[in-house]
Amino acid sequence: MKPTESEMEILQVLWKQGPSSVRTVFEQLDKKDVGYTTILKLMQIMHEKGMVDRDTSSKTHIYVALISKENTQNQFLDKMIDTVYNGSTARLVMQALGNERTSKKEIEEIKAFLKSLENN
Amino acid sequence: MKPTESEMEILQVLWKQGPSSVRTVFEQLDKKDVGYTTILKLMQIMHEKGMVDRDTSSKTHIYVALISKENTQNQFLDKMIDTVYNGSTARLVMQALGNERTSKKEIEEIKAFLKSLENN
DNA sequence: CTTTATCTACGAATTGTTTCGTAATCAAAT
DNA sequence: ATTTGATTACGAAACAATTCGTAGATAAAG
Repeated sequence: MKPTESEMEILQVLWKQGPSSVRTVFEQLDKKDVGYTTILKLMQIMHEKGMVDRDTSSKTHIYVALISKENTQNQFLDKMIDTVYNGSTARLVMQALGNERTSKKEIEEIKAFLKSLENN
Repeated sequence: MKPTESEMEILQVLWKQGPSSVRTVFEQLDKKDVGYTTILKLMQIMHEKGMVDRDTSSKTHIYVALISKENTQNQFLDKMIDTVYNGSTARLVMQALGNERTSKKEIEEIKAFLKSLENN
């Protein structure tokens, strides 16, 4: 089950912060152009879908991500490689590296990673 | 303006084949679980949105992509890096490379690409 | 105890996407 | 000319995602 765009933004906060109230998720989201109850509703829907669990023992419910960051990211990645890059991982990677956004430091990280791949 | 999932599938065909009729796009799409008029309608909407142009001089209209493959892919990539990878290109790339899907040949391509980046 | 603030629940409106049925048009074949 | 087949146009239904208003519950502050 693939999270929607908005759900993904909420998951990012939950993954980074750990268990959180709706309020703190709302505050982390710079997406302040939407109301509090919108985020609340979204998180309730995510609960219905089984993406998050929640502790309702106190008035303020605490939500926690049930799906893993790695799995979810991979899911998006695979879909993207298929529908946007026609199945070619290499093309995606090279276009990502061609981006101006990628710093020297990141390039070095990637090279190191490739070396470590070789050694296995 | 970001193409939807279905629009992306159609664009893939137009990019690969060049100018095409609705019929040939429909046939290329293994997405045969939807009807012909569905694809027709989607392509008409894409025309309204300005994603494609069309030649209506003969009965069978010929559609051509107006947005470039590179730009569109980059758009998706940027969005993905932001919403799924919290802005880190390196993490996306490393996860992509960690995939089993990536062949030795592709890895070599990427190494070569990194070298060519260095020389500029 | 009463007021105030915060929270949840829930329904409903809105918006966007996908789907297809039907009618009209056109061209080719009979 | 008439039929047949392929095409476009168009409206509308079905579905999904997003948004928010309002009501009711609960806790904290006065």
